[in-house]
Amino acid sequence: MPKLSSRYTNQSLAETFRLIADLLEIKGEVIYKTLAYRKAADNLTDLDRDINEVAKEGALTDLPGVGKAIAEKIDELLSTGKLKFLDKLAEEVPLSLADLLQIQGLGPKKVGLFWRELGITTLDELKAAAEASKLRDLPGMGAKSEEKILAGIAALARRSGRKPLGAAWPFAQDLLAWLRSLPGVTATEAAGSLRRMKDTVGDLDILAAATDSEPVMQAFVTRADVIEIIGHGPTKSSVEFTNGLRAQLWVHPPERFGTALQYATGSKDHNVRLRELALNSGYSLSEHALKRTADESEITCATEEEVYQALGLSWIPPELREDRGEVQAAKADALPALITTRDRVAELHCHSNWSDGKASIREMARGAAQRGLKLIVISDHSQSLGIANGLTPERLQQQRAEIEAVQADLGDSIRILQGSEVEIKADGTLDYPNKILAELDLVVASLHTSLGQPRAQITQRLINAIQNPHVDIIGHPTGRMIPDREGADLDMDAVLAAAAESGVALEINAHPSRLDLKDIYARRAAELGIPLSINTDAHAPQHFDLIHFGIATARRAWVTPEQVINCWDMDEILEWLKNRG
DNA sequence: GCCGTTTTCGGCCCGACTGTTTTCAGTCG
Repeated sequence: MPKLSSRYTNQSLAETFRLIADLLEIKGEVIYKTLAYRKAADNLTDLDRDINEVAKEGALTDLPGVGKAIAEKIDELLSTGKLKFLDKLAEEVPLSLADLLQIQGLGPKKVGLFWRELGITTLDELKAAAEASKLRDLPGMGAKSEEKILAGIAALARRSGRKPLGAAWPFAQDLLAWLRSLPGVTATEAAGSLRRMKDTVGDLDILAAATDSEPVMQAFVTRADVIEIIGHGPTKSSVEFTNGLRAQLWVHPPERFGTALQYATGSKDHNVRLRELALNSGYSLSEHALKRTADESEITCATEEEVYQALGLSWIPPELREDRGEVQAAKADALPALITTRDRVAELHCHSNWSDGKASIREMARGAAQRGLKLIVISDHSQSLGIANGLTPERLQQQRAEIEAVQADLGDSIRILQGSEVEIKADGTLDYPNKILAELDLVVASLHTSLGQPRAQITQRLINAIQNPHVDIIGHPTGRMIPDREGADLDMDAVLAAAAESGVALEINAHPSRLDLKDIYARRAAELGIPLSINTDAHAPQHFDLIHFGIATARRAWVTPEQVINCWDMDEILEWLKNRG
């Protein structure tokens, strides 16, 4: 439910438009009108600028999917906090009906039917009606549909929306390995938002290639950890697992795996763009094949490369497939040479057991060296973060001695620097005096507390840190936690402008519960020439392996290795630090 | 409701699966 309060954000506007779309759909409005509202909502979600700023410039209709009607509604919401159109709509269609659409298998037609025929407007009323067998007599309904609705209500209580990528990824890898071991399976691949490495994923989309799909599907739906079979057919099945994750499996013949994978990877918008291009080139593109429109003859593609090549494009990395200019770039042969995990040679933000880490400096340094890193910065918490055993200036001195001892011991295998993750305190000052900051090899400044401060205040607080010449990196800039907490209400335009001017680096924190900066902001930062730093924030050596998620976020931001400090030669990194003072 | 290098009007993806039908509507991705 959207808030009707004084200040609207991109997210709350998007929610409002999604609600409008749901209500219009239940009302029975032409489908393309509801699609237009959803499209506008999606674009607002992905917008890398504050909608309030765009509105001030009078540039709302420049946004994709925003025309005259929606621009007027945005303006009205931003200036009055209300929307007459929505108030009127809510009089016709109860707002609570939108909640019912969350139930798997229940769409606007059925919700509208229950409402008109039985006056059902809430989840509780629907549950009661299903339990009293009152739904089965309605047209198109039966006992089985009633059961499905009750199961859907129970499932809704079990699970809460999208899962963090970090939770879905390991399970998906297990699932893929298991599928690969089945007889007759010649290839498997993750698809959907999982393959595009979005920070959260809905259901897992999994693809397998096999000539005979039936045994693969049978094995899939009868896996020991499946608690519910949602669908089961020869090309597509979907299940829910005991861990609360849901997965959808497509099985296609090997010679059609390329089109199938391309289709299932999405995004929807990317695919629309691609099909458009296909039509202009005399093809229609489906998950089964490319078809020449002239004579309906098929071109099957075993690989994605063949699909893109047939359309005159170079292969587009999945992380870019969001319809953010990648198709045009591929057409012009101007796709960026994206960063990969192999490019990373330094970790500039991690913790030891001197603060809240689980491992000693020696264990951290060894773990880093084993993973091929050349440089590691131990950046434990500063004194005011008591809960994390932050270091006093005295303990900082003692830690310096230990770092030097470990360095002497480990020799050339890895370079160890002393840094600190310094609190940006609620009053906007840093947690150590400048004299101490100057003695550290590297300073990461981060927000951890008072994240709910008003926009102007917290923005200025962060800018103070950005402008301190001793600060080298701003750690996890917005402080968001996936999926529970949105980041601080920062004026990102101001933050990025300040960073561009000061030369400070902004972090892409690789921990899957952070991924902060997120892709759209990281992309803008990179475009502004702001150096990026991708760090795992490791609290134990095995956390260094989480770099994968940070790199993926950078790839979604079109980032190349030159734009990321952690990929530079050691001499370049040391030189950069020296010049920052 | 949005959009436009064939269009300012007429499109906007469509195939798979389920449960209810006895040939199809609704939902999903």
